[in-house]
Amino acid sequence: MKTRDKILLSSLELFNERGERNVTTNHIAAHLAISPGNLYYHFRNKSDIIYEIFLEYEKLVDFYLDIPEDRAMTLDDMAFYLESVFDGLWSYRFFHRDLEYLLDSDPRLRQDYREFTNRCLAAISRIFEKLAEAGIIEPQEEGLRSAMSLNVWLVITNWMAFLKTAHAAEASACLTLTELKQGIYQVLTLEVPYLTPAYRERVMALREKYRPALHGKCDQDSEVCK
Amino acid sequence: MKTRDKILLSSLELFNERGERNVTTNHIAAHLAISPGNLYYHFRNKSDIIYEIFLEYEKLVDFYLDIPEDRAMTLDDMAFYLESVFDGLWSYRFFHRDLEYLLDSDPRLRQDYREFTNRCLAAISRIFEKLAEAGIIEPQEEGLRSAMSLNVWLVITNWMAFLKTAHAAEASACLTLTELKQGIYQVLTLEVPYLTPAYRERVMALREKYRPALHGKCDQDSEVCK
DNA sequence: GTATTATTAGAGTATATACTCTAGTGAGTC
DNA sequence: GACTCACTAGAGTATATACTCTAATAATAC
Repeated sequence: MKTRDKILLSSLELFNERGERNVTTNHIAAHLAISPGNLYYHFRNKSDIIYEIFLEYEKLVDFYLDIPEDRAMTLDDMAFYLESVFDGLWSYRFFHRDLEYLLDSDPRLRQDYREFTNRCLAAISRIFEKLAEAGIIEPQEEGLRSAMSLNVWLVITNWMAFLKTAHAAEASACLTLTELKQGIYQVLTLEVPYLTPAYRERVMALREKYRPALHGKCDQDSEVCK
Repeated sequence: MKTRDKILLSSLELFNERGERNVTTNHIAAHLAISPGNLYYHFRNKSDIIYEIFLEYEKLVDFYLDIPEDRAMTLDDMAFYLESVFDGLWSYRFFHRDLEYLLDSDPRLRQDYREFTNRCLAAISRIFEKLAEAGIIEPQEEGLRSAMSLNVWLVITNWMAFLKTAHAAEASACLTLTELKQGIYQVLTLEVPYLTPAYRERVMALREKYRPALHGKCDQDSEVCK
């Protein structure tokens, strides 16, 4: 594997684990057992590393949210979108944590992220539209649909932050993909009042699968705990 | 005014304006034209300053969310809660921006914030309950109500972050209280499907008052722009 | 082989950051 | 006037951070 790619990979790993703010270029170099000079041969600065990681993230989500227009949407499709988006969120979870700071320090990133957000919002809105066409939810007028989509976006992108702040553990690193996916429960909660009688029970059953457990926050299930 | 209070006030101002991450204790001292030594006479460290500011914030919100149990809830009450909460969010807007980092660096803050969150969630849930009692929204079972409350909390606490990242301007400082209060539109969107026929129109009218304008993001209306 | 280019090490630098230490000052008390 | 004590100035420190520079080595092209 090329040094350049190793830097990207290690950076992502360290950022996710400790937060971008707590990871310096020297840390990244040390973690890879290469010199800082070497790192700066491949990247002009820390922002460049972050920007490239964002491009990967963007590509991944854009790929997930590519909605086929040649057929109707199914419940399985919806479940797949939700699962995929939360998987992406998990893999690049450092990103939303320091988002504001990152956007302030890199105009390219600000611009790109803005467009990315708009694409995602459009995709969510389109999903709602197709869910209505498929008779899964009641159809809504455009204004309500876009406000709902924005709420879905807010819940999705900030569920992780909520979990971390709600955790009692001193280190917020202790989090599992399973817990993260309880965000799906929250997203489906938004849909509940709009479900058609025909699909109501099936969606409620799907939602139930993601219901947060009452106990056992941080157990052997974890992938990040240490 | 006492130096100690001036430090708290200036810190809050600078944090709100530039973000906690971009404000050092030296900046604060310089801004007040006092020596760093003086600042450290009054506060052991930066975390202590932040913690005290949080205590003020907490007190403010707890005061706002004190729900009178001796009478029914009105629409005006609900509007007041929303306005108040967003006012508080505005006055201490630096806080949610770097929340995760702040909680990671101060266990007291983590613990207190956790309890604060739970009180807020309980208050939101209680508001829903009383809205149902007053016939403004349809009553819901406890499980749905608490999931809804959590969504409301997510939308409220992260609306600001969304606005900042959606802004095209390079500095995310450019934001107005008016824009922030469009978050109320988003929160009321969550209630829309639960409204009773009796109140539907009145709530929709209230909601309309906060509808985001399509144009003119950053104009003379602004209090932070510079 | 030789020339060129890509890659790497590692010491070094300028700046910043949180915080400390010492030496006071000035207002009140006896 | 001596004493106390809350308060303040300002120089100073240890460490960190992002990043640079030079020189060397490995890979590739001709």
